[in-house]
Amino acid sequence: MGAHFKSNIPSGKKKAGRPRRFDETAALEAAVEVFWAKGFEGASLDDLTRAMGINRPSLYGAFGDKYALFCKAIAHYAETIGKPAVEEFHAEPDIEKATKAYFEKSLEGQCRSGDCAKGCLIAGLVGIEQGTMPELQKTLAEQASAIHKGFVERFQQEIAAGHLPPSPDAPARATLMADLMQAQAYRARTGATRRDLEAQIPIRVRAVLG
Amino acid sequence: MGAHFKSNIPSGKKKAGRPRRFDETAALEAAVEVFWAKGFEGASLDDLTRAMGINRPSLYGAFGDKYALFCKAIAHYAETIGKPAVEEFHAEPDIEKATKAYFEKSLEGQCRSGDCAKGCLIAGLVGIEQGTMPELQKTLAEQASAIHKGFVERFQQEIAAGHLPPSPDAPARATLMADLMQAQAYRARTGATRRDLEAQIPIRVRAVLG
DNA sequence: AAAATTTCGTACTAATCAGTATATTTGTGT
DNA sequence: ACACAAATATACTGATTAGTACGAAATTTT
Repeated sequence: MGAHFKSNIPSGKKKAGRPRRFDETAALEAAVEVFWAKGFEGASLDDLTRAMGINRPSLYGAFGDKYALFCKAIAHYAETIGKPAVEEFHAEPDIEKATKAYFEKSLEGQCRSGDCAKGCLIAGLVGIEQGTMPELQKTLAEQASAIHKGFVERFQQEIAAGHLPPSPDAPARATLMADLMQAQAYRARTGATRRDLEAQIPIRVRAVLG
Repeated sequence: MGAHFKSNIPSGKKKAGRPRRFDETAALEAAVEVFWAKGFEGASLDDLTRAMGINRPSLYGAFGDKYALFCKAIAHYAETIGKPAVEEFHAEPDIEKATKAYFEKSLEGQCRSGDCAKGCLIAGLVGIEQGTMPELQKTLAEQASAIHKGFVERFQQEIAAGHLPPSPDAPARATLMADLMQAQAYRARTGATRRDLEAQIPIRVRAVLG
């Protein structure tokens, strides 16, 4: 998993040839930054190749066309930025700490160097390009659904164990948590500082657990 | 206010000439739909002129360039779709009914014909084009701030009157309400049906008032 | 009715877009 | 050392982009 690229370890160790002179992961992360800042349509191939430090044919050879690169960038973002927050939530036994950790870890991913908040790549982009790339949208919807399901199960356990009141019920809490994370990303994107958003975390935690 | 167009009632009733053969408001609303569906960069002038039923020079004569049209479309959207929800909130004396009405009226604006939810134009777009149009972003931030301030004042009154517990405090409630409206718009954009979102309104109301 | 003035319709322009053809470089396998 | 294969760099392609020039059409004012 993770090595579903085009010309990366195709099937057994095959032929020789000139070795690649750039790191695929580093290039992909550079592409993430560009898409994050400019969106799909707003990111030109000149922008991308410049940021990735490679030229056009190398990009096409390694990643396919612009849309394929975008999909891989989204997947890489979800794996490296989005997933850790969800994992942290599930790893923490205490539900209050887990919820707090979820927002904190998400915020970490929503901020870059220092105070500069940038929001969530997926939350910021998907709404826009919707309709023009239905498969990607479907994939992301499935991922969101799986994450939501995990949240529901966790809250069900906590309610059953008596750690949380039965109302709001588990699906309602899961929805609230996802919604407030999305809202945090939105605020990060639209100018809120990291300090602002950290201060709001207790409010969000209380809304989910109260 | 509202008549800050370019060639619309410039200054007194001036000269003669061939009359305009399209309705400016109708054309602007058609432009809103296109931007709503495709975003700023994704909406080409061909898309726009086709939907608006006018040709290029008429568009430029009436609205200015693409960016000016976009700004006017955003302003028109805020006035006709966004504002009514806020007004309904402030008009309803009972805070529970007011909060519920805010989400309901917002949802109404986030849905179009029948079940087809489309989200919020502003929430969906601004994050993306950010940086490329700083003035528009600033204007919208100011508007959001003014709305937030109105929410805070209302919640302060309700807390002072003993209709709500003092914690969470008024700013926290205002932030929660705005965030959950934004989240509702996001869900509307990413596939949730109107029925789904209506069912979630009590959860949101409780999160704000609880 | 004629002049003045504004809009409208067609067609154009220069720039930019994603994607590719071609040729050169750089390595591996024998 | 030689042949082969993959990646590189440059430069190109056709399509699409936002914006405009120009002449014809449609009104009001004189």
